Amino acid sequence: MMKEKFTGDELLALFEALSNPHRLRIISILAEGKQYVSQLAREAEMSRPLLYMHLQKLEKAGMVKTEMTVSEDGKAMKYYELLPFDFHITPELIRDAVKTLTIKKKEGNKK
Amino acid sequence: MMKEKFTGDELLALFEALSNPHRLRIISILAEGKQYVSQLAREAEMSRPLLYMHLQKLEKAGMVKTEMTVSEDGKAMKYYELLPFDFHITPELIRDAVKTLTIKKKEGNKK
DNA sequence: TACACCTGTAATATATTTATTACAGGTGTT
DNA sequence: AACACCTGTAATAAATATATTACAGGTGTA
Repeated sequence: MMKEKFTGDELLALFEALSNPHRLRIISILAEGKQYVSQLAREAEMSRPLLYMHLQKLEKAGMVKTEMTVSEDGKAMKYYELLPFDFHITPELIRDAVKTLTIKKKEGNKK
Repeated sequence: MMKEKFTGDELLALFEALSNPHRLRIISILAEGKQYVSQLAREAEMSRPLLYMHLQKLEKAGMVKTEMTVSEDGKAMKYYELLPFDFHITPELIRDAVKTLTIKKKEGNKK
C-alpha cells in the first residue's frame, strides 16, 4: 500500500485507526504474520468482542485483509493479515487531502 | 522534524493529533504560514476555546511551535507555526515504537 | 467612557470511543 | 452428553474527546 494520494476521509480513517495504543499493538503483532482472531485476542490480551471492534477500524482504514479458512480439524478460522504500507506524511499531503475532507457527524460508522 | 525514531508514546501522540478533521484543517491552514490565534479561529471557523483545545493536541505532539509577539498597535499576539515534517510510517516503525509504549489511563493529560 | 480588537481559562454539556457482559451457533473429541 | 475449541454480535456501561458558555483581563482608538 504505497499510496501516493489520499482523499481527506481516507487519510482521516487511517489516522483514526492508528490513534489507539491497542491497535498499534495489534499492528505490531500482525507485522509478524497473519493470525486468526482467537489467537490474536490471546496475544493482544483482550476480549474477542473488543478485538473485533479494533479490527474493524483497521479494516475500515484498509490496513488489513481477512481470509476465512477451515483448519485441518474442521474448525472455522478467520485470519487477519496486515497489508504492507509505507506512508509519507507531509504538510502538502495533508493540505491536498483536506480539500476533499467531509466533516460529518459520524453517520458512516456502519461498516 | 525528519524524525527517524519515535517512542511509542510519541508516535501515539502524533497519530492522536492527526486523527481529527478539524486538526487536519488547522494543519492545512498553518501550512500556508504562521498565524495568530484569533485569525486562525476565524479561518478555521471555530471558537477560540475549541481552537485552543485542538492546538494543545498539536503542541503535545510537537507539530507546532508558538511565539508571543506584540503587534505594531500594541496588542498581544500569539502566533502558531507549523513545524516541517516528513514522516515515513511503516510496520517496522510501529513495531519498534510499540516496544516502548506505555498503555495508561490518560493521567498525563495536563500539558 | 465605550468600543473593537487581542489572550486565556474554568465549568459544563454533548458526542464518540472504548470496554464489558451476555448471548447464539458451529466443529471435533472424550 | 459434556467439553474445548472456533466465529459472530447485540446491548450496555464507562471513559474520553469534543464543543459550548461564560467569564476575566489586556491594548489602543473614537
